[in-house]
Amino acid sequence: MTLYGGQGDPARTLALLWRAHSPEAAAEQATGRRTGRTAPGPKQGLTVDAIIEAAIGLADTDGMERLSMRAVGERLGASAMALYTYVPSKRELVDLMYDHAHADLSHAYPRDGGLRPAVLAWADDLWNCYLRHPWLLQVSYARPVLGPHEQAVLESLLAVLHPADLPARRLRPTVSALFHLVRGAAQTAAEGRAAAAATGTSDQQWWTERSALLARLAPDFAQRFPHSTHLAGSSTDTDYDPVRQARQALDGGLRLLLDGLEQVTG
Amino acid sequence: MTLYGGQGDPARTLALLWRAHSPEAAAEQATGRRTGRTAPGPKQGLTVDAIIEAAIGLADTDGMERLSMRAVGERLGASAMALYTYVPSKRELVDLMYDHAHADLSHAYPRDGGLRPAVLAWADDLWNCYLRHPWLLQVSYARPVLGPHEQAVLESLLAVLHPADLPARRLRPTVSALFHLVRGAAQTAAEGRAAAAATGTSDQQWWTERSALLARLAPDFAQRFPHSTHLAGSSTDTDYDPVRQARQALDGGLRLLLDGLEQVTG
DNA sequence: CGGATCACTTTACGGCATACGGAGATGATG
DNA sequence: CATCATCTCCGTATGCCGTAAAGTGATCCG
Repeated sequence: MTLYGGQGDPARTLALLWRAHSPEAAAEQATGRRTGRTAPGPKQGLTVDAIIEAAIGLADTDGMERLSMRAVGERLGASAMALYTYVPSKRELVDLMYDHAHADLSHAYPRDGGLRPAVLAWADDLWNCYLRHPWLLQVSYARPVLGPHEQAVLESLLAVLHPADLPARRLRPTVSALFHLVRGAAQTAAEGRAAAAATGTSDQQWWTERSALLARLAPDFAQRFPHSTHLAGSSTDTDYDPVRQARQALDGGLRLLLDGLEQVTG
Repeated sequence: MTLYGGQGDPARTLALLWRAHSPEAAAEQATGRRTGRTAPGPKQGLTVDAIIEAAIGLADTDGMERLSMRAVGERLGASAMALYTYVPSKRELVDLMYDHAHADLSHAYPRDGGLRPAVLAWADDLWNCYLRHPWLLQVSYARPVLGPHEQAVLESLLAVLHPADLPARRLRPTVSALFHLVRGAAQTAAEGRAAAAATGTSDQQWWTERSALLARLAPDFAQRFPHSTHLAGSSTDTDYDPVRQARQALDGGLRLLLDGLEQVTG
């Protein structure tokens, strides 16, 4: 299921998200409204960044469903409650993780050679980020709390599309569609990969077992779903790798979209 | 977050999914391997369908995060544990809900008039289903356990695309892209709608507050993200409705894709 | 030094899915 | 009719979860 982010206190979340990027704000944030004095009490033993990175590491290896405040704390040699000094709640932590993971992107896309290779490079960059951090796809992207790295992904896509000089009413759907395609394909890929890893059976094995089962339970399948049956039958039997399949689907979808776009831009 | 389905016992799940559609299999399923005899013990007070419908009703009104076995049981005047006689676990229940909700689709799309109106009608049908059952978008669609109603959605899209006579290597990405577009747009719409309902503030209010906050925390935003700033500034200030916006993005994306498709089909 | 203030821990609460065992209903069998 | 196996459903318990509340001890200011 999708975990919804961006629902904590927006001021606090935004402050944390943009914290490192405007130094005086960060200092102000760290010390509250006291300025020039050091606070009593023990020094902080953790940092927000350490927490974010521990949480991301945990999600990368164990998956989002294993991400708990206790587990993150343990990874840092602290209790679950220790994190609450740094982060208002788990929701905000997920928002911070989400933004931070997008720092992986290179933002280096070919500038000459036209729209197509640049858009493909952007999509590939994002695709790789999603496959590295598949839990990103479990955090809804419709959330409007935007952090700097997330924003940078959009910005670099807009930079790539800029030469096409699309009006806003064209640009907006194009951007949305590109994000949806990459996310959807990456989700299919990540999930197929995870399923294979979880069950231990090979993809081919899994499919043949599944279809044998289905054939027994729904003997009229081929009559009820002739087109689906035909499509399934026409697969390149050599390639059951879900990641490669999803990637082919992505490339094909992008190609269609870019074909359509070129028709608009002339 | 996305809730992953399709991870229970596949045989059991598939049997439940296809149960109603092959009567003798359903009977066999109900009585185990005993045939022709009635079982001792009290009669069952519930049905799988009643449970599925109660669960869907709950998810529709209260959202996926409020869906619990206890709550579903309560809605049926039973305990949480009573459900486990009918359904192996919550995961399977979600799979069943997912499939059942897709029974909403009409599958009636214009047959004459070419590809475009038919594809748009299909997309509209699915979009409406998602907005009626927004929790569907929290269940990953990359799951490979397919039920009859889910399958019918794919089948009717394939029927719509059939006249174009695309080879499989073209058809597959097209189908994926169409699903991704509709799902992505619907998710944006549903989430925007939910956020507005949850916070109580109007969409416009929300946006102005958010951007004021952002302007304070990241005063260099416009310099760092010129394209994003420009795009945000060029919005039709009259229309903050997230559902309508997402729908416009969907229509634009579909248009691009169909333009690209027409180039292929000639 | 005394007290305020902080980071962090321990404990606790209510909620979750669900394993387990018991209670009672029902039909088949003697 | 009595017995018994079998079934549904419930009560309880276990071990998770997020996080509230209260306790502990370090640290700095006066």
